[in-house]
Amino acid sequence: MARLSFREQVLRVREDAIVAAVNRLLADKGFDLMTVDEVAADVGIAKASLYKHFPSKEALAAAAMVRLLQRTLAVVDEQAQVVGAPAIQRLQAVVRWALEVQLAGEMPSLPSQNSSLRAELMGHKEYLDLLMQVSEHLGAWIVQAQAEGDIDPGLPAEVVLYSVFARACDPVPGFLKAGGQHADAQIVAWVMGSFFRGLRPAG
Amino acid sequence: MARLSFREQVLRVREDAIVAAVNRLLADKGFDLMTVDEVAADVGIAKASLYKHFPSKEALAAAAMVRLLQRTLAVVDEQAQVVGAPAIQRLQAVVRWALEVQLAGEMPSLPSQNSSLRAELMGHKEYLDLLMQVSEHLGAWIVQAQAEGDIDPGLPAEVVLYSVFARACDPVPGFLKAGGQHADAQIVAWVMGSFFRGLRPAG
DNA sequence: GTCTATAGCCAGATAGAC
DNA sequence: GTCTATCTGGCTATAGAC
Repeated sequence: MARLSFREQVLRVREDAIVAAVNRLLADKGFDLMTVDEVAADVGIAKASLYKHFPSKEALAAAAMVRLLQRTLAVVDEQAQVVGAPAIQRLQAVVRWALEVQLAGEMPSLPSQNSSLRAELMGHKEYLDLLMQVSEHLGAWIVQAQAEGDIDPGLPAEVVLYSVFARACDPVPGFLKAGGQHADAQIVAWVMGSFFRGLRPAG
Repeated sequence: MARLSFREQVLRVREDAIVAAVNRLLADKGFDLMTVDEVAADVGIAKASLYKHFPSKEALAAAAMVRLLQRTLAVVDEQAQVVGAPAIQRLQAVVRWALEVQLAGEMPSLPSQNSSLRAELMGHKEYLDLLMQVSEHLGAWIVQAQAEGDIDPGLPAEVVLYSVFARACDPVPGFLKAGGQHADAQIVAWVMGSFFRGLRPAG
């Protein structure tokens, strides 16, 4: 990693602040309801300045997703270095982390339908690359957990992988939290418990 | 039910057509990307005419949700009349139906975040009434299934109820269908299997 | 790179004739 | 109740000075 000049560091810090604000707003209101004006106001700079850093609203969202995947990959790497743990335990750690991020209101949510956004993401090399890396790690653990008897081998790994990703946008934790009756840890325990029990071999 | 005049019948048919179009578009693109112009074009009337039937875009969406809940309640009532079936079986039938509707591309999806829409729904008596009726039926079956040993009694009924509702907007079936590798019936079987296995008592 | 000011557009909602 | 034509507001994006 090359040393960065002072100028570049300032730039980097500002862009981090922008992406953090976008992440927060995406988690809060979603892509369509998030306005670029809000992002600018949140960061404390003019809207036109934002457009010097990112060429479009879609690019802002893509940057937030890249940041999320980077954080995810860090968690995955951390789990990969735990020695001697069964694969199911590594998977559980990642899902637990995702649920905690979601309950903390820091999980950016994108509409699965917006086409301009999909186009941007599908053309975003870094995003696709990170998504692939995460998928490959998780996929390997899923196959391993099937071999170890913790996940039903009759379930295609693809189905399990999609289900794992889907935990990141599961509306159930949010509903339960909104009810205000239960502690976050309890909610996480319920969701994790029923999810992983559902993946178990039948019988 | 009073006889309707011819005029009223025509009105009713037209409004049914409008709500059906809204349902289709909501399933296809979601609330934010659906435009009132599209709805009008789809029905084949002018946009201004739409506004004679429904006062706002939010009201259109609410009408579609009411229609969905009416269909749901019909399925629930049908299951309620099956004699001698365990409660878990009735729940499974309802979830199966919801998954099939979703795979057929007929499940309207609303953003859980849009505040103007939430306000409209929370003020919509018929919507709330239907939602309550469906919830009460399902809630009773959940408690019964717990007593019958098919659902973990340690799981609050509320958690189970939310999880059931969440199956209606589960992204996993859609992803699997988009992959094109699997038949709808197979997808439904996988999702149903892992979901209900996850609710089972541990051990 | 930052700002103020504004262009351009699109979508929800309405006016008013018939 | 239906239409055509239009209004209105808000949002993305940009121009141009500093």
